Amino acid sequence: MRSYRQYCGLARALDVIGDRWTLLIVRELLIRGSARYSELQDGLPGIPTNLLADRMRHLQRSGLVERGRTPPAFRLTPRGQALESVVASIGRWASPLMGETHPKDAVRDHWFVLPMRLYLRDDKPAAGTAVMQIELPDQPVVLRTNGDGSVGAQPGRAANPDATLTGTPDAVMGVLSGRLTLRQAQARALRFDGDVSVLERLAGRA
Amino acid sequence: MRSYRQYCGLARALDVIGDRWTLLIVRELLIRGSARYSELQDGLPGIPTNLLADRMRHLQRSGLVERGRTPPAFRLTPRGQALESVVASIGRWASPLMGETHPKDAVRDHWFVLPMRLYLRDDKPAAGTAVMQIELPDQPVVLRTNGDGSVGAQPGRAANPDATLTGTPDAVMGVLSGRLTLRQAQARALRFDGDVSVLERLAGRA
DNA sequence: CCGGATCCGGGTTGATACTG
DNA sequence: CAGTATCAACCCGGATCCGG
Repeated sequence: MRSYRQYCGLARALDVIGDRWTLLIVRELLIRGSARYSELQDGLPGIPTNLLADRMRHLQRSGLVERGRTPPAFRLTPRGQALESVVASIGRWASPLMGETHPKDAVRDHWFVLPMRLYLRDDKPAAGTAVMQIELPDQPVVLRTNGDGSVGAQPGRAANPDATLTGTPDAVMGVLSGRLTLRQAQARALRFDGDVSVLERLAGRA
Repeated sequence: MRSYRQYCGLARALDVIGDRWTLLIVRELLIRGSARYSELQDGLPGIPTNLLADRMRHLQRSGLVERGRTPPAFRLTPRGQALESVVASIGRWASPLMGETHPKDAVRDHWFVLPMRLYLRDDKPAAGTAVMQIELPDQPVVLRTNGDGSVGAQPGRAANPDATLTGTPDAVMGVLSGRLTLRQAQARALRFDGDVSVLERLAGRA
């Protein structure tokens, strides 16, 4: 992208992250922590491979991304990680746009990790760490209380979760957000196993 | 812009605000409250007139902007106003990028209104409203304590300010941010008139 | 002067094919 | 697996033109 050449923070930021696809690549790395080229392609349906290569070069030159060897995976630098608050802010603004699901839109289960981080809260931060396993059709996700009232979410599987939630993204997000009761969601093929108090601790008001 | 066609908040937001120039237009309206077409052009050096017209149509169709008659000025809808937190978040991320001033970059005095809103804090919210007039070379700005610890900033002139700060953007921002002492800034042709306690109340730690 | 519309060259993007 | 190469379509930038 051409620079705006304006002495203005917003304009200078957009010189770095304003290119098409760039912030979506940051999203993928925020969710996954580390990702290989082919994983990025899978998480960015529609991106032309030449653009992905261009953007990764640009993000490295800009100091937002670094690449590891063995395995050859990309990950965010601290400067890139700092974009989490920007992505969260945009995500919050976007929530009214998520009401209707357009049938031609692509979906990836791991995309729901960011809304989980953004909207879930831990009601009992002093009660010790709680771990919930989420089993979406194509992607397991681990929720873990951070002890400060926030809830961590990342792709993967935990060893001994206190509870497990299995179902479609819609049913799982419905229960976690409080839009659906557990009973309503179970009517939509959602399954819950384990300690119900952990679910009550995390889900509800949102 | 083409839609990403992804069921993801970030992607849907970028479908609306991800086009080149769009967020900078929002910046102009956040600063000015209301602006005519030619004022937008002045605040967006380098924008082609056809793109500005395109973007304004798009912003209106998307419900972020509405236009008044008599005078024919644009202003943000509540939905557009809600982008202030997004712009603030990006601005905060961008602050490390503002260290060096590139000689070819355009500058407009009113652009400094957003960093003022973002970084200034009122040390004595209970002490009643304080008003400071800022006289930048090309643009007067009014600072006003909001009573909740935040400080409002907008282009314009106040009737009876408690204090007046006159100088270049660099000197004014230096004093307000605490990067320069009043004495150091006065050596850079900054002038201060009025109640010094008001300056101390707003400036300092940032 | 204000508020655009029109036109055109060049750069960016999107889609696909190909390669070490 | 991790890209490069190619090319058409589209978007952007710069200039000019136009109606009130």
